[in-house]
Amino acid sequence: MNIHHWTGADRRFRVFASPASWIEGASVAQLRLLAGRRGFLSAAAMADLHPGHKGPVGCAIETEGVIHPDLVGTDIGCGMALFALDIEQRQLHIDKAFKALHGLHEAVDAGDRAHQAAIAPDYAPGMGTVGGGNHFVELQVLDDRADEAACDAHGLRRGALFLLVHTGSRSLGPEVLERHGVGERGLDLQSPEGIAYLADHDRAVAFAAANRKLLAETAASLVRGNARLITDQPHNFVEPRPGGRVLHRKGAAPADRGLSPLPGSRGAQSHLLLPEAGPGEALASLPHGAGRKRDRAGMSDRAKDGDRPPRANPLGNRIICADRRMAAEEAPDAYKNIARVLADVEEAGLARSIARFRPIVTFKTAEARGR
DNA sequence: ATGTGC
Repeated sequence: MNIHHWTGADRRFRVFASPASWIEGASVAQLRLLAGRRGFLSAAAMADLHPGHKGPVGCAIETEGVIHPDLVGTDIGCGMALFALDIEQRQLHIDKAFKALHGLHEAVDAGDRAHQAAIAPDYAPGMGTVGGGNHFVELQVLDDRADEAACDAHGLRRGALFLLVHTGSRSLGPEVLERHGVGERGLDLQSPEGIAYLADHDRAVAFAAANRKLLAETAASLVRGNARLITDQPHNFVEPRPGGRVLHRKGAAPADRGLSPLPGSRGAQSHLLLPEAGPGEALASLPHGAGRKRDRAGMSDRAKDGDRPPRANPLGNRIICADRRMAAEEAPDAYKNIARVLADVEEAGLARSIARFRPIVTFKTAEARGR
């Protein structure tokens, strides 16, 4: 099988992608630069690998006792949470749901603050907001059950509605990174600085998960339903591992915490992954989505030049995105083919899909801001 | 990514 490329003779970098997957050269170059980081042991990149601001996105990086906050980045705790609704697709009035979801942020503001405080004791500005970039709240329907028994075990019924929430710690993550320094030297895991970063980091991770929960519960109420958590997996975080090691995940979901959503939002289906044992070189990690194939600036320029005619979404879902620049930057064709990413995951034995979901309504922002 | 930069 011609997958699992090593990118160096020293075998400290492995890309879990087949030749059929588009991997930008710049992202592999960023990956290899990680070798110069203090304490670097190895890195595992997934098929959604793409270049990022400070380093590659779509990879896991293990060090010998050194935390690199700048590799985790600003959106500490960003992740994907999947919730089942107690509503069937045939019971849904799509036009009503589309209209109601426009008021998601207002509904959070109007919500019961005591309830919010119970969900998120560390209430902070930004709680209950989706944010920008590739963040979203998406109403989906389960349209294929690849593993009937696994779906039954988790109460995942065909034709039932779900909410997939992608957001993070909002202003808290950037604040934590700023407070603890962004130098490339990193922090020693056992040092007071390392311990202090981890404590603030863990709060941001918890805040982000609470944010996803609050958004899902509010969105559920807007469509007259209740949300039940299926799984919540962060993909920007760091964790101590046995033997004094430190595992960073930058746009990579954990493969050792149960079911993991693989989003293909807006123009593509999403999947629910059941992790498999997989090779140790994968650093217990999975892709966190399709991954960008075009950067944001390029997408924005194309839209301004007017050479990209608006395209209907292949799956016909409705999108709430009043910010035109965001809509251009996050257009479905800015992303890789999710089916190809899934194929790489399954061929490498990292995980398999147990269910597939089709988008119905995607909420990004109801506020017009972009050019 | 960011209670959004030049």
